[in-house]
Amino acid sequence: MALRAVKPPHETRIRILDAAEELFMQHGFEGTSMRLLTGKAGVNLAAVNYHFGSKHALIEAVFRRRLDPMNAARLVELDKVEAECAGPAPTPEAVIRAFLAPTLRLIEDAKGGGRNFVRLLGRTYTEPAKPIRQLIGQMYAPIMHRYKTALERALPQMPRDELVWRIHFMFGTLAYTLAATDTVQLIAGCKPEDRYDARLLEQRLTTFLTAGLEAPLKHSIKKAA
Amino acid sequence: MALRAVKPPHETRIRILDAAEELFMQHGFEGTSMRLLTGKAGVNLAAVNYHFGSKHALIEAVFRRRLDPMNAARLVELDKVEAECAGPAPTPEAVIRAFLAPTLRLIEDAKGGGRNFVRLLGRTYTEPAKPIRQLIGQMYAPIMHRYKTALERALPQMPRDELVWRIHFMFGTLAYTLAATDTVQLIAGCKPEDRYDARLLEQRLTTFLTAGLEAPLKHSIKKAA
DNA sequence: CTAGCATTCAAACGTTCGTTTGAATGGGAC
DNA sequence: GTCCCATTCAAACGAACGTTTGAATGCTAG
Repeated sequence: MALRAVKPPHETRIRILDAAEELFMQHGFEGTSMRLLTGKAGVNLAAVNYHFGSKHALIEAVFRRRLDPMNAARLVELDKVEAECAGPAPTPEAVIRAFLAPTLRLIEDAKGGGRNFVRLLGRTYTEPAKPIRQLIGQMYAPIMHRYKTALERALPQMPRDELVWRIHFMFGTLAYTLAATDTVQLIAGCKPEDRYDARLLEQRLTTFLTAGLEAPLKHSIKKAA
Repeated sequence: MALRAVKPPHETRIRILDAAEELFMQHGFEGTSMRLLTGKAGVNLAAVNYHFGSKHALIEAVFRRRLDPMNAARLVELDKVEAECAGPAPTPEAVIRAFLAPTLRLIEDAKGGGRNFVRLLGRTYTEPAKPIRQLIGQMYAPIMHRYKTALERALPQMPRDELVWRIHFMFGTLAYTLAATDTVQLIAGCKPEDRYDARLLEQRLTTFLTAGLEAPLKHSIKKAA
């Protein structure tokens, strides 16, 4: 505190956002009280309502700070992949890597709150509260459409409804992998350092998801009710 | 109400459990107040504390009622598969089907609360509150070990740490598929009746997960840090 | 009919929640 | 110095929370 040269532009806002990111991840939205949050941030209790307006607006701000840049990066990655590809469309694996990369880059941001945010995000996909799910949904809507059409072109022989489900499965695998902390250690003793080696995780996820997305259809599907 | 012949053994308990199953699924644990819960169940506010002791004990009871039979059924299914298989070990697909079957059977239980419970369960895998995750974790521990060894025998060439991760991915896909309600409709207009056709869902999940679990390793994994 | 017991009930308990208030603070413009 | 405005602060607000209490209820056994 001795050598503070310039005053940061919105230090209080940032301290609140950082504390919220960590506490929402640890205890959920309803489980995190404003008193606990402002205490951890080292700011006054009224600061959240002064700077953000309400608790719900703070939640929204927490997501906007990270999610908007992340999804913008996803579009950039997809542009890059589509520009570089040799054939008429990029491979499924290339599209998957483009989708995963921005998220995994956040994981590597250890001292920044990126890792906290990613775990929070994974949890929020299945958040019970409807307004929060709607918020996430509308933030994802634009990239959802682009990646869906990219995968349709990458897998032209795949029926549309089957592809929709496989994208859904892909989302689930990613969300759960980011959110869950205990289950891997439950299945087998797994070193925490290993958990978030982003390179290794990217390779494992890509292999698993590509194989699942490209899996050939069984005939028995057609005889559905 | 006119023709009630015999009095059910613990009607109030059951009404509470059913209401809790639905409301916990809709609003989460902290988002469901005792007043809302007892109101929906049509019982007195004090009934929960009288019959279960506390809100947390009610949560535990909600899971025990369904999860213990479900995981017992998973062991039976695995026994059956291992007894019937021709070779030294069942195929990965057979093991996966044994794992999925009890869950998907619950989904088909429409008028019973099975469908509500399954969605609740999917959400709870990523529940922020630690005691609840521990509860789920200890309920899963016994079947986890059996299925892990079954898959190790089904995929003897797969490195152990890689397999642990793929089981983790498998869990994630299932949990998210059960929990998420909006995302599929976000990706593409998807009829709700189609969502829970358990047969179709089982086929799609099995195809996706089997391909992911059996995916060949890439060499580049070995050069990890 | 009566005594006993499990259950139900309305009311209240103390605590914690998100939010609001109005005064205090402190740095820049004139 | 003096005003101004953004920000911080301690204190309090009413509402909602999980839980407890003690009386009322209704069935069952003797």
